[in-house]
Amino acid sequence: MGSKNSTTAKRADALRSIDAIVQAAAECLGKNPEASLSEIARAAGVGRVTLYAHFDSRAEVVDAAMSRAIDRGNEALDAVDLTGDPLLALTRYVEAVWHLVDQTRALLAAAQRELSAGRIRDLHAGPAARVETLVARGRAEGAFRTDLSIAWMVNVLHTIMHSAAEEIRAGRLTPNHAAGHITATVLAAFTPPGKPVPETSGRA
Amino acid sequence: MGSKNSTTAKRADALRSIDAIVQAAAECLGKNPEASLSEIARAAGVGRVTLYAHFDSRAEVVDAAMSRAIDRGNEALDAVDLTGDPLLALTRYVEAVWHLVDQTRALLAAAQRELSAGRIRDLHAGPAARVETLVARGRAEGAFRTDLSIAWMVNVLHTIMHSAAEEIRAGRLTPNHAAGHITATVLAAFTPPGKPVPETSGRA
DNA sequence: ACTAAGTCGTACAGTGGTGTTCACGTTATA
DNA sequence: TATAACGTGAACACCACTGTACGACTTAGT
Repeated sequence: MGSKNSTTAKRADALRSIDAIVQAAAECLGKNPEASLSEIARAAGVGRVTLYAHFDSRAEVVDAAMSRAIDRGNEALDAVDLTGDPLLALTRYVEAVWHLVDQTRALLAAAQRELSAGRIRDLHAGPAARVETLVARGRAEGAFRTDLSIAWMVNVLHTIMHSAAEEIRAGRLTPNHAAGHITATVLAAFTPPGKPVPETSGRA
Repeated sequence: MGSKNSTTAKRADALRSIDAIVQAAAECLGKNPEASLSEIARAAGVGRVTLYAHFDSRAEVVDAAMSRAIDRGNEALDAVDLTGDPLLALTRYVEAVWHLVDQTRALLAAAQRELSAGRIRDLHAGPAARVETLVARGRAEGAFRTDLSIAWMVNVLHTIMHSAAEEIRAGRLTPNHAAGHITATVLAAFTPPGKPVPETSGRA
């Protein structure tokens, strides 16, 4: 699989080209999931043939761009403290991640068209695991409801963030209010039945 | 705009062809948003040229299919009682609509590619209005929170239904549990801060 | 039964993307 | 400085879809 792998080491300018292509792919596909390889090559300041010299197919380019985006996301997530009060931890998570979801939104759309569902799932395994453990801990501590599956709750969280990004793009939500709306909604959705929903306006 | 309109009335077999095409378009685009006009014509049991005799462009076909789906949805919604306790009304709404959202999911994707955003918004105006008035009433009666905009809450409801449909397609949710999960999640998300989340297991 | 409307298959032109080949210029690396 | 790797534009074959044109056949409406 992977790009063109030979036994000899790649030259420095080749690595530079590859990097430019992947970066350009992330940008172009981020704006338009149907962006052609010609567009991407042009945006990377590289000939179209050069692109084909490093990637066998369009799918490989998309895969590389998506992997890169996920890696970036993982780095950003490493800086977030997910310990302590689950409600506050979730708030911090949303604050750090929601606009990151926004940026990779269109890129994900491209990936879903070009890559297999299994591959996409694998790519998301890292970020997904973090949220799952956070949700599981919140449930164990009684802060989150247990009458819904963890998978569903994780899905709800990501779906709400995703939709907030679209609402902003449609002009029905301002970026300033996004994080607040998301946390207010998700924390309420996660509250165990019978318990009062938290007041999110007065959070840390 | 519309399809080919002439001063003379259409013949019966022409109307039959048009209907078959629109129906086939809804089915094909429902499975695959990128379905070609050839596929649609074949599925309709009609020659490709005949399709072009009735529709000037691909966009017109998509528009017709989408309009049809929306009309069907509106009919189904007419049968739903949205009066009385807002919580129960919302539950009834979800029960009636969620799998309808499922069916039109891929069709919507096709429409978003081919039609203008304004056109799509117009098509959804009918269904959207129902939910908005329901949410507004729930807020006025103190059943739903008022610290988030109505537009956001309507968006949350539809987003959750949409995502439930995808979870089913991915095999992570069974159709039996879908409505329950959706209502449990949305009713909690709509609960005013400070008030307890309703127990949805013991509903009507 | 006559006519206009409709349908059909085939064929054609145009478009836009994909992936490959070639010959030639450039650059990294040892 | 030699040389292999790399970058390049131009060209080519291929494919799928769109939209149009034509001639022949079938059907609906009066």
